[in-house]
Amino acid sequence: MAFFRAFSTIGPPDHGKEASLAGWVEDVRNLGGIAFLIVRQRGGTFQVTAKKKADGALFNQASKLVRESVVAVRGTVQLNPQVRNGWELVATSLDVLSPAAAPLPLPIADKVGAEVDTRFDNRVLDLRKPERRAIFHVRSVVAAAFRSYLDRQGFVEVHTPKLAGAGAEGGATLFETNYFGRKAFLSQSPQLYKQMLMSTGLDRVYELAPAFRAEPSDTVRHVTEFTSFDGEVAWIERMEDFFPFLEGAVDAAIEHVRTEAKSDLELLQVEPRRPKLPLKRIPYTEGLEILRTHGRRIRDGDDLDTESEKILGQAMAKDGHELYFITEYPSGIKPFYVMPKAEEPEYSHSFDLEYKGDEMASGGQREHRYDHLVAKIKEKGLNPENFEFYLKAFRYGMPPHGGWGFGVDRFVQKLLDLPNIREAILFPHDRIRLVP
RNA sequence: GCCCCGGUGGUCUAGCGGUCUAUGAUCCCGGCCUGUCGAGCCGGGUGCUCGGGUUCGAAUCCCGACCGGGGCGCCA
Repeated sequence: MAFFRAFSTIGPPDHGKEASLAGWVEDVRNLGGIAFLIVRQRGGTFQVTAKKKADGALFNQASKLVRESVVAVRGTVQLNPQVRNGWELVATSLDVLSPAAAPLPLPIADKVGAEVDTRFDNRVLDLRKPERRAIFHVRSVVAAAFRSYLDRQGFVEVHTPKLAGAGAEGGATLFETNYFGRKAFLSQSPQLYKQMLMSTGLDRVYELAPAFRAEPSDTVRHVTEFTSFDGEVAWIERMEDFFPFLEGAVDAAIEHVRTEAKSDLELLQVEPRRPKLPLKRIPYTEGLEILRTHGRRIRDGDDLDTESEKILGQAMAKDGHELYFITEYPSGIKPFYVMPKAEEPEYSHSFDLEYKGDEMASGGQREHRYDHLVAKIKEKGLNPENFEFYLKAFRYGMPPHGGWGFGVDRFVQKLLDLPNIREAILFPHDRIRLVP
């Protein structure tokens, strides 16, 4: 015997036979002469029945169980059309493998709810609810789909350092840590490393990894620690060359979720729609026009504020576009590594990928010309000396390249219409929450 | 960081100056019940975030701290 059996493997050959099953006691119903245990496993629940007449001691033991205790039950599998699964386990012995303390800090099978904060304080109990775990089945399918899609396109999955001596954009949004007496930072993005790889011959890479931002943001779509799906592609002639990889990966994720996570989607009562490829692309200046017709005036050169982003999202949704690119942002609001447009350098070869009015990804073609890059670093008020390790990659032959950074947690949030990004993260960390 | 709102048994709530030795549900404990599956019925249990203040009297009003929720900024 290697594992306790999953209740879902119980079938006709087991009927009338002995079986040993384990799980969490979700509910105890003592009817006086007969008691029922509802025992939960990963895939659902099954019923254990104990009769006083048959075994008084066992009946008492079963009736006194504390909910959520882990038990192993040996008994006879008995067909019974009255029971939900069509069978029940008529107990002959019962072992408490791990008792639960009472009362529970969080209701699980109760009729009352719990506040988000209480839930995250007791996240493991919260995750015992199937609809919570369903989110993470979906998330797993999403990650697997990203990988398999890009693997087929000749991408290499890479793992870049998460502990760094300098930040990606040199900003103040880095978490500082002590590195044997020296200053070090938690990576806020694999940006510089993945670009450096473009000069090596690893010309199509992606990474699924944590990123850390010390921004004191307090919204339903920000956390301090999130999972970033980054891609970088070399030998492009224009930014749009790598769009198919990103939109293809996103489409693949939605398609895989629709086919491989059907029961989870049912539990969560959502039906994500597949987009039509290629995705709609709206240049920034056109976006401003659309916003103007909706009575919102954004000064050319300014970033879109949250309200505008939402309005634009609604306008696009009306035309059937849940997912779309906003392209050619002003150079001024983009980081130093962005490639300006040759004919009008005040705009750039950059984009944001929007999903249901929220930003999922941003990226673009990168500046691969050494002199231009150094000039841009200075222009942004940064010191090129701090980027020497990065600039080195551009000094000895760097192919034209571009890529994206994509928020996995945010994507799962929007995909499943979750009210808060924290719902898409097992143990979310934000400005105030660091435990668990 | 700024703006709004809020903190009542383990959990979720009602109450918003005296009628509160605080409501209801859930939960927990005890009892009854042999087919429950939101089990039912009876009895019991646990609470006003903290510190100041106003008042004859504060869960209730005011101030502060701490904690939380929503929005904005920023971004994935």
